[in-house]
Amino acid sequence: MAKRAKIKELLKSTAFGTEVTIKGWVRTFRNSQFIAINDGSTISNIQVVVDFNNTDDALLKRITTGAALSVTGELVESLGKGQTVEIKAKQVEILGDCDAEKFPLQPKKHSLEFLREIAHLRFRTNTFNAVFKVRHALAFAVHKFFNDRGFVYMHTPIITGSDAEGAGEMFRVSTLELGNPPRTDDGAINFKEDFFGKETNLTVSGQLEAELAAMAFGEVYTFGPTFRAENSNTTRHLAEFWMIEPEVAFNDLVDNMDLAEDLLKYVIKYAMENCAEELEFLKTRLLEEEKQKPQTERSELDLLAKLNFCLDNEFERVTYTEAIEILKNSKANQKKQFKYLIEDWGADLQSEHERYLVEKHFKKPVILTDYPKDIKAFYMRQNEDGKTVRAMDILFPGIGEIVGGSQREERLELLEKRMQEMHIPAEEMYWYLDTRRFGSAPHAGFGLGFERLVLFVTGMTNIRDVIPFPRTPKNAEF
RNA sequence: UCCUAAGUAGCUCAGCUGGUUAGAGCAUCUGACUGUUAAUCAGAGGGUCCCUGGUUCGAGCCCAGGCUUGGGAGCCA
Repeated sequence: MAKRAKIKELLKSTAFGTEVTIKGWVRTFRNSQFIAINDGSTISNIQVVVDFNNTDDALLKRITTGAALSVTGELVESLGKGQTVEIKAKQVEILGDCDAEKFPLQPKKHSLEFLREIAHLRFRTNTFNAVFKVRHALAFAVHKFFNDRGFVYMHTPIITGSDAEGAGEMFRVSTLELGNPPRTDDGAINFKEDFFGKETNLTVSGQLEAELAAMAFGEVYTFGPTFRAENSNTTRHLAEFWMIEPEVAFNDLVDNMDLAEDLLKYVIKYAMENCAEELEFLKTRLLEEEKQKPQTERSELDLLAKLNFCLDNEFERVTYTEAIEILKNSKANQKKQFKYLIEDWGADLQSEHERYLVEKHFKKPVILTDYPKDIKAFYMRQNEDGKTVRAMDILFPGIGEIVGGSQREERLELLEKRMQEMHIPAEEMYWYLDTRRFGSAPHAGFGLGFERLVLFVTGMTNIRDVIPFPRTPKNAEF
């Protein structure tokens, strides 16, 4: 038997008359005659034509949606209309049966909610084939972008002993017996007897460790899983997600913004060039979905137009203070359409405000900078005004914050003072502060939420549909 | 965690003012047909009406509590 050919290649082939073998899964079987087979190499199926008059009835019955097949036959020009190429089957072998009464995927449209419940099977749908191909392309592009620019990929620890990262609630890592942990004399749990001899958690960020490496390699990035034990139930939060965190020595906030904008544009462009077929499918899917919505809620641009628009335009860069002025003077604020009205400088922006800036006012990605220090993390570089820090958030339409970063505070005294004010235990963080003690240098970095990027590029609207097996409150299935 | 909507056949949904045997489309099965594109046509099977309790002569429908899911908010990437 011939070597297995990929359907993706055969669909482009004109080598009519040659014998080929394909292996894949049945999508539909029409008319006891036409099998649509998909092998995952492309979103498209190839049509296999069976001569049902000369094929065993028992075999025909086993060709059901979902069954795994090996087909050998002649590649021919299609007589039918929907395709140019098809395979005239000589031999059909059932590799794995699929009980049609029990298999949940039917040749029809399923809701994303239902598919989420069968996440182990949803890979076999066109939508998820496209989504995870795009996800792969974006991940590859991230590595290519940084590698081409001389960045070093750092693997920062997943298990962390520091609880001072301040980025949210953490998942405890322990081998102690839950019901009967060892205790100290005063009754507290004795973590000295735990596996690591101290309290440990899953990481909420690789940033602090990345900063250490940046102080030697100059340019580093991390790309790994990140964990937040927040009880967040939204379309853009996960308890386990992937984050990209570059950190660059000698960069200031403007360099940082340039890097983030270059990265985003590069990976989007890469996906468009390498996943044209998938994105075209997702564009159509989105248009179909939006037909259900009222006119006013539909997007002005289709998926591809939106991505192109993002590539063709500079991200709008405004300071927090300017943003507050825009919001304060907005019709929405004056007509009291915001749930939270903008009155004073210093308040954190609600998502309705971010959406207004991105979707109504600027109508493109926005980089907000120089936030009040009181609503930002301790490690951000303090501005001369004494009120703001060199922070930057990149806001994307439909997604909200996709990047959060800053120029870091490299001045030891100022950093220590800020840690004291914010009750960060400096002693435990000696290793972090050492970078400021020994050859400190200006540096900057940011965190890019990978799933949020995939959301934006695929046009999907729920983050649970862009990661294979989402972990969210009350759900760790599969 | 808060606000809000929902949970009825494998899937998507309908189910009137509380009233007899809970319906439709698709899927599945059986048969017919055979160049179909989620094939078509005919027929059949398929229900813990989310769970627990309550009100009532009677609950899919009303009430209370719980669970799960969608959407929004907060936290953030």
